[in-house]
Amino acid sequence: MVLEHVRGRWGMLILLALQPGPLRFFELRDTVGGISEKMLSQNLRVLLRDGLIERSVEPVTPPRVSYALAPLGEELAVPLRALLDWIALRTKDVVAAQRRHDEAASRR
Amino acid sequence: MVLEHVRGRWGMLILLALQPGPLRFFELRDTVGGISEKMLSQNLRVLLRDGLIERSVEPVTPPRVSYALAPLGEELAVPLRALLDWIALRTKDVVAAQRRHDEAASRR
DNA sequence: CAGCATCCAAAAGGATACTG
DNA sequence: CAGTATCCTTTTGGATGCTG
Repeated sequence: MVLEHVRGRWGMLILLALQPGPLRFFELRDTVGGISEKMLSQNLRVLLRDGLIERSVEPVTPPRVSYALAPLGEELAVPLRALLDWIALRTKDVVAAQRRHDEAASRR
Repeated sequence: MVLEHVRGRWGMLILLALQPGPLRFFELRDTVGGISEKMLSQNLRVLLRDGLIERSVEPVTPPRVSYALAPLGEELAVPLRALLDWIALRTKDVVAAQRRHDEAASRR
């Protein structure tokens, strides 16, 4: 299912990393941050298969491989971005709620 | 992290199930569909702690427990809904892309 | 009804080493 | 550079049985 692909730990982060423009493999690895090469290539393959991203190779040595959002991926990036923006905006409120919750619990 | 809570297999489905209005435990279980009671109560606890939902108990026997979106959860439900709507709308295109991809692969 | 506890299986993810 | 392959750990989820 599409949701699962985007919902994995890395899928949506990869798509959003590509939103500003195409990136090469190692740039993507560094931009996303904390992702292993295995996970990166594994996720790239499913996103590719889903038609959300595109892969292009310049035939030089060493090969120069770039990934970019496909039209479908650009569309998807919009609601994804909205979600991430909300989280960035509201995380402090959530953390405050967690603290209130934990303090209420420790008083018992 | 907030993203992880919403990104789990069930978090966002629970929030969206509550969007139309409060539900009791078993209603939530049936509305979400396919979730075990363990996973439901586990997820409810983290969403509660995050301040995204609220829990209320009517003191009758047997107890009548309802869950509802908190203000923070109502806010979050908006981008979440947009994401799910996009998926519902575009899944057929993704599936078509997968088929094209798989056929291209099998020709090799 | 609304859960918690336990045990188990499966999937996701990470570290490391290697290749064209 | 752009990956694969292998092995291992962690996380996630499901089934079942029990309780106030």
